[in-house]
Amino acid sequence: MPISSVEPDAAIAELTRVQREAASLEGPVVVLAGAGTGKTKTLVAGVVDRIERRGISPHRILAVTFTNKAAEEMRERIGRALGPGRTPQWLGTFHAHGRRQLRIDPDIASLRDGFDVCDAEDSRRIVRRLLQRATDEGALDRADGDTFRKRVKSVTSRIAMFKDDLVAPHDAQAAVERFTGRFGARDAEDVMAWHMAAALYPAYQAALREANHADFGDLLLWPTLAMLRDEAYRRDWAGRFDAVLADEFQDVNRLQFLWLQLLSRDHRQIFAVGDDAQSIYGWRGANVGFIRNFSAEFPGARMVALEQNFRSTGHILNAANAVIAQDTGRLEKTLFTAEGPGEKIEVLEFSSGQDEAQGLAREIGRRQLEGVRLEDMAILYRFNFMSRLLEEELLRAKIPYELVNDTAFWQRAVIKDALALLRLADCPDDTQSDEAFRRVVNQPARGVGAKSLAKIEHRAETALLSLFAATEELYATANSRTAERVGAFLRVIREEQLSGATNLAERIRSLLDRTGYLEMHRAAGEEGRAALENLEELITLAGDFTSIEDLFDHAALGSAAVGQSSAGRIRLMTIHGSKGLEYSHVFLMGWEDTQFPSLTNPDQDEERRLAYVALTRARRRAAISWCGWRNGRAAGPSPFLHDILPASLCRGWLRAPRKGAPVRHRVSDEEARACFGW
DNA sequence: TTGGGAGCTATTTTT
DNA sequence: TAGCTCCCAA
Repeated sequence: MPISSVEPDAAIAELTRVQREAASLEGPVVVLAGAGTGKTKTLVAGVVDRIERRGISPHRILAVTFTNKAAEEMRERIGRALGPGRTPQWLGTFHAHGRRQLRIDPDIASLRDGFDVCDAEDSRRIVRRLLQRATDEGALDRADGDTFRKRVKSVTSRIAMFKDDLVAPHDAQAAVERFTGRFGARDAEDVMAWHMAAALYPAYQAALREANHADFGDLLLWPTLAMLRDEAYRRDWAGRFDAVLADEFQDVNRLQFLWLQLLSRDHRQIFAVGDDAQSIYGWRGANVGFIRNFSAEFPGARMVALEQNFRSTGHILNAANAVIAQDTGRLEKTLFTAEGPGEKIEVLEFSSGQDEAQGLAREIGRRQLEGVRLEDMAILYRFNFMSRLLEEELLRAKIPYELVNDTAFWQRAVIKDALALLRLADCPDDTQSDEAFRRVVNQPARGVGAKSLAKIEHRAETALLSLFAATEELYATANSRTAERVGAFLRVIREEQLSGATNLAERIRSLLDRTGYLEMHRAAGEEGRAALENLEELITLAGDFTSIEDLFDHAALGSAAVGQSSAGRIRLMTIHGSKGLEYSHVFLMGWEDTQFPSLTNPDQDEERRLAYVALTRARRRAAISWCGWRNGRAAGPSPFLHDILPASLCRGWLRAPRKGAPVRHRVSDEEARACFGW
């Protein structure tokens, strides 16, 4: 038994009665935690309670989150409460846990040790190749570029949806009807797309297996299928944990839910925390039903609602409530705050996206002068591309910012190319490096185009060789300029493979240098500069990793561990990325009827929940901006603004005049109404 | 057959 | 902005 600390820890002492009670309940528990009601604190308290009071070993606790950020925060807060040595070892994202389970038992997914996790782009590349082949063989009608690209996207995402719904490759054909029914096939094209995805799924999976790659869906699909099929296996895994805790439960999909259920079936110690009003991942298979019907799945479950908001002032909370009130079918809960009403919400109207960016930069500068620190401010947007203009303006205004989107770094083409070189040099004779080979053989151009690659692939297939090895054979005797350049490339890779260098940073630098990859970007002048900077950063980051596997896992799944301190910077992020975070001052940009709600989302209630999430990030002040002109198209204010417009909530509607003018003027109520056509 | 340049266009959201 | 496709010269 651990020695309990004499003093109750601060993290526990500050709990409300309801929070404390929730944390200490036995058996299945679902905590319905409204925004800002201390969800993470309660979750942390739950972990602490299990370790301190119930004496469960930190090794035997499974704690799951959706994002690395959330996992990192939990780890930190538990560390603060219990001391760093006692944080649960199994604390991480669903994907990280799945990866870990697969690393232990790769054979359940027909994988070998050291498999690579491939990201969405890698998956698309595989699907593209399969579709190409199917088209060439006449199995599919030839499509123009646009249609083809759409096909690739739609097939890739549908295969992912199959996986998130626990459909194995060969069961997909039989499952199609369920999908066209459930998601309401829009038209014949949509039905076709499902059939196409189902038909390609087995080949896609075979390609992954051949390449020793696992995609995101695999990470949880195969462990779950294995546990379903083999009770002894399930018991083995379930027996490793005495308690299971899950964050953001409103966003679990069927696969994630089942995985959790299989692991907690024996002891029934599952503690789920979430808020159905903040379910924003429906497009990824999230199903609010799992939290709404928790007690149906876990009979005897206790439900606790946290309703006291500790984050926001009254006006902000009321505005959020006004937006969410029209979401049909959510679980009723009434948030209240002991805080005063605070400042009203500001609505800022701009003429164009450019003006909006400038105006926000100015406003941020103004608040800095008022003494607000940059790290206490954040700008949230619906789509990533909205950050672009903003970044330019912030740079110009010399306002330091941080894009909270660092997965994008690992998805850059240059970074993936560099990692491909590393993968190739690590195991050139293994088909695992084939995808990497395809990426970099002709980078820089060495005269290996589509036709040559087809020849190489044919050779590799018939001789059962890796693409690299097949190329060595084919080009060994050839005598041309192309053969010369390819030969030099092959030699560099071989030499690097055998060099035995262990320092990843040096290996990457050497590969980039010797293959001419760096030179290619240097020669590109100004355009190559960003690439070179990215590569330098990669080399620096790579120094922190001890194995290729770790580096690759990080590249695919991310982790908040490697990151710069962000003091003195304003944060820029998507609304999705802001979930679980809070800032004193929040700017919500791009609230136009053409952008937000996003018209392409079939679930408009989900857009509403996004608005709710966005508003509830703010502690003291929230400003909403929109502009009458974006991306060369006229726009009006978002209908969500209409919901919170009443003067009791908004401080007024400020219209920024044309560029550069010093004063803003207040829009009269009549003008504001006219915007909505009242 | 390949490489490079021109031109086009479409972008959710995360792991 | 980048990631395509298309087209023409080598």
